[in-house]
This record gives sequence, structure tokens and C-alpha cells, in this order.
Amino acid sequence: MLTSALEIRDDLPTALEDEAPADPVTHSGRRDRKKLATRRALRDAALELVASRGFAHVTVEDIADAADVATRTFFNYFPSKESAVIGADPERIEQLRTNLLARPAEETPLEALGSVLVDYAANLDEDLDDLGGEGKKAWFQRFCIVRADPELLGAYAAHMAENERGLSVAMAERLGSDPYHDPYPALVTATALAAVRVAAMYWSANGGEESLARLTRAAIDSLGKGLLDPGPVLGESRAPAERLRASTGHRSQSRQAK
Amino acid sequence: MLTSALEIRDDLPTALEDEAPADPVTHSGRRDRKKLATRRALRDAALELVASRGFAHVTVEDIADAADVATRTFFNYFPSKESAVIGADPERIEQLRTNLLARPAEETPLEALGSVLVDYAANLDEDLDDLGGEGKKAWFQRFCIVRADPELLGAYAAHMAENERGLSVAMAERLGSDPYHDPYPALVTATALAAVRVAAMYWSANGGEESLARLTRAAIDSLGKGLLDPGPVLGESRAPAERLRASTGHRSQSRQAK
DNA sequence: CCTCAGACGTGCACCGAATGCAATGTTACA
DNA sequence: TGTAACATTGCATTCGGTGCACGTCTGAGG
Repeated sequence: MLTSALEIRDDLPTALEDEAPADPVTHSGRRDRKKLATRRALRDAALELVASRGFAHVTVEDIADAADVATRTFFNYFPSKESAVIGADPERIEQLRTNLLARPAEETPLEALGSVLVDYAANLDEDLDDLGGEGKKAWFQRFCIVRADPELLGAYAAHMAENERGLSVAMAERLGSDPYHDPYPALVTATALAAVRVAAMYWSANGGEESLARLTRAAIDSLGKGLLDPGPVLGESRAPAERLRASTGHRSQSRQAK
Repeated sequence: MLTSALEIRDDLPTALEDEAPADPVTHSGRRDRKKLATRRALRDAALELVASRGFAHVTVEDIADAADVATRTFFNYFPSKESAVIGADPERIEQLRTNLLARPAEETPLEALGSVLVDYAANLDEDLDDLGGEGKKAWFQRFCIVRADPELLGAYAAHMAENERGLSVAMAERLGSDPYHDPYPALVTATALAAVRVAAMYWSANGGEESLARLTRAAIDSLGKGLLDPGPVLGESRAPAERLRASTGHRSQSRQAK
């Protein structure tokens, strides 16, 4: 059973305000507050309904009804049913882009991109919904749902492909190379995002207890070390789960290969 | 203008036979031949129409009409509009799985998976449609379309996520680890597939002239070397395009198991 | 306080994707 | 040749998604 934040919608505006007191910092109006509230209501309703019934057995009408808005209104907030669950945010990708371009030039491409992604995960760890007003809990629930449903897993992969596009050109820009004739920026970006995707899935699979930033850092570091063969492949069963957690610190290559 | 294989459908069965003489080796009958023919007709029609008009401006009815079958029949062959373009094949993933499990145990996880993927690309290079009856040209057209349309790019990423699922458990099986407590198999699989995806996109972006197997091998090798910073990052513009082509591997036995 | 323009919610009509069902036609095989 | 299995097809239906128009509320300025 999941906690429901759907009942309190209009009756207790204070309960909504303390959740996001300074998010629409642009200029706080009543309108923007309500807009953000319904957006969250729709998102929470979608997550909860999909978590209980499964994505295929939830209609947009169900979600809209649960959020107490018209079906048509749903599409004023989200372009598709998946997007309400996935959490696609065009602002986020733009932020990642600028963060990547702001990294010091000495860093290698993977270091720079990895740091940007780890930083983002760190923000999520501290539950600062400083951007998008998402919050750790929502993301955890999101990943759990996505991991369970193959259909949503595909939708999430599609969403990551969007991020990949944007970050890819930013990476090419950083390297000063033409993305059309140089696959390297795309290669780094695609593999790095795949790594953080795996880290996020693992994070959610283990109850969200561990630090997502550490898992992300470990995945990126493993990537930077060429995905070294993790110990005795055949007769292991020694410490399988410690592999990612192990390399959180500096370097602890468990095995030499190649 | 693209060549159309739609006109010859029922009138010239011989023209179809020489395209796939031994594919449904199970037991060649007239029924299976016609079935394969309509499948190809639908696929070709989808590729051609989408290539000219764009994915969003082509309806399933258009594709079915072009292939001269009822709209309903389309869904007897493909579960969705995207699948006709993407070329999702459950057999392929099963073949990759078994090929991965058949690799020698001495190879590192990335070596094993990389070899499987490179071998598959090598088959495609030689235009042996020994499985699925696809052929190099269809794949090239496919990748070109996918690369152009962001919507299809997402659909392709979703399809790759399916492959990832299957290969991930096979990789875990090979390593004898529990995928639930060990993210390493998923990490290797996800990053490797991301690498080959980039290689395929680059291949199609350059006219399909170069060897896809070489590009794939180069991408996997770069991954195995930790995506090393490609030379002087800042003042480069030296040999950007040669990066992938440079490290063409020597091993590429193009024979695969069953 | 009043007014007005613009933003937002909503109903309606509509298109297209996708599925289930049943009837019909076609192939394979004894 | 007859029959059973299978493929094609039409039809109805559900649902995701969009464009449009109308009514309402909010924010800003007089």
C-alpha cells in the first residue's frame, strides 16, 4: 500500500505550499501554484494507479478522474500517458547540457559527463527538489514501476534517447568535433547514460537505500575502467553485490584483464 | 526515389523464391512462402512510405494498401506500426542469447558479448540474410529512417531495451550471478548495446560504405579501453573521423551457431 | 473597485492505433 | 475429394491523442 496524496487537493492548500514553497520562483501567483498542484496530482495519481494496476490497465480517464480534472486537461500537462509516469522534463536536459559545458576543460569527456550525472544524482539523494519539484520518493516509485513493466521500460529507454540526443550534441560541442563525422561524442554519451540507467534501476531494485550518487559514480567509474572483468568469472559467488559499491572511493580494480 | 518491390507479389512467385529459397527451412510450403512474401511486402512498404513521408504522416492503412492487404492483416504480422519499421525480431534476441552462452569461458564478459555482436554485424555486412531474411539494404534503410525521425529513435531505443533484457539475464547466467543483487551483467550489456547502437547509426549516417562489423568492433574496443580521451581534447580537429576506424579488430569469425 | 485581455479548464468531434470476434476463403494432407 | 487447420478480412469497440470553441477565472492596470 502506498501513501496517497490525492485526497488533499483543494481543501488544504497549505499542505501543498509547504511541499513547494519556492519552486515557481519566477513570480509566485495563485495561478502558478494551482497549476503546479494539479500537475503533481496528475503525476501522483498516475504513479499510484499504475503501481497498483499496471500501466496497461490504467486509462488516462482514470488518472484524470483520480486527480479530479477532465480527461482533456491531462493532455494540457503531459503530451502522452507515459510522460506522466516517466517524468520527462525538457528543462532537465537543458540543465544537464549547460552543466556539461560548464565543466573544466581538463576533464576527459567521460569524467565531465560522469560528474554532471553524479551531481544530479546527488541532488536527488538529498531530496532537494530544486528543479522540477520532483523529489526522491517520486523518482523511487517511478523507477520501481518502470522496472516492473516491460512496456514502461521501453518508454523510459525512449525518453533516455531524448536526453542522449541533447547531451550528444553538447558533448560534440565541448570536444569541438562534428557529430556527423565523429561518433565519439555519441559513444561516450550513450554508454554513460546507459550506465546511469542501470545504476538507477539497481538503486530502485534495492529499496532506494543506498546512495544513488555512489551507485552512479561506481557505474561511471567501471565504465572508465573498461568494464573490467569482475573477479573469477566462473567459480565466484563470492561478493557479487559488492562490485558497484566497492569502487565508490578512489580505485579498487578487482581484477586485471586483457 | 527508392526501388519498389511491391508490384511483383503474386504474379511472379519465382522472383520471390530466389530471394529466400531456404529461409523457412522447417518445411517449405506454399503457405509459408506467401506468408513471408506479405511480411516483406509490408516491411518494404512501411520503410518506403516512412522514408518519403515521415513516420507520423503514414497510417497503417497506407502501409496495408501499399502491400495490398487489409488493414487488419497488418496486425497479424506486426504488433505495432513501429515494429514494421524497427524490425523487432524475437528470434534474433534468442539467437544472440545462445551465441553469448556458447562463447568460451575464458573471455571477459565484454569480450564475449562484443564478439557476439560483431559477428552479427559481420553477417549483415556479407548481406547473408541467413536469419530473419532481412538483408543489408533493409537494415541500412531502417537505420537511416530511424536516425532522421526522433520518434522512431525512441521506438528503436525501446526495442533495444528489449534486447537488453534478454541479453542481461543471459550474461548473468554466464557469470553465475544473481541479476537482482549484481548490476554488473546489466551494466556490461546496456553499455555494449549502446555502443553498437551508436556504431549502427554512424554506419548509416555515412552511407553504409564502411564495414559495420569493423565499426562495431571499434566501438566495443573503445568501450573496453574505458572510452579513452581521444587525444588533445581542446586543440584537436586533427583526425576526428578516424577514431573508430582506427582500431579495427582482427578477430571476426563470421560463423554463428544455429 | 472595475474592467479587460489572456490564460486555463472543459466538452465535443474527430482521427488513428490496436484488439477481439466471427465469417469467409485458402492451403495442406489424408 | 473432403476435412481440418490456418490465413485473410470486415466489423465493432476501446483508447490515446489533437484541434477547436466556449465559458470561467486570474492577474494587471486604470
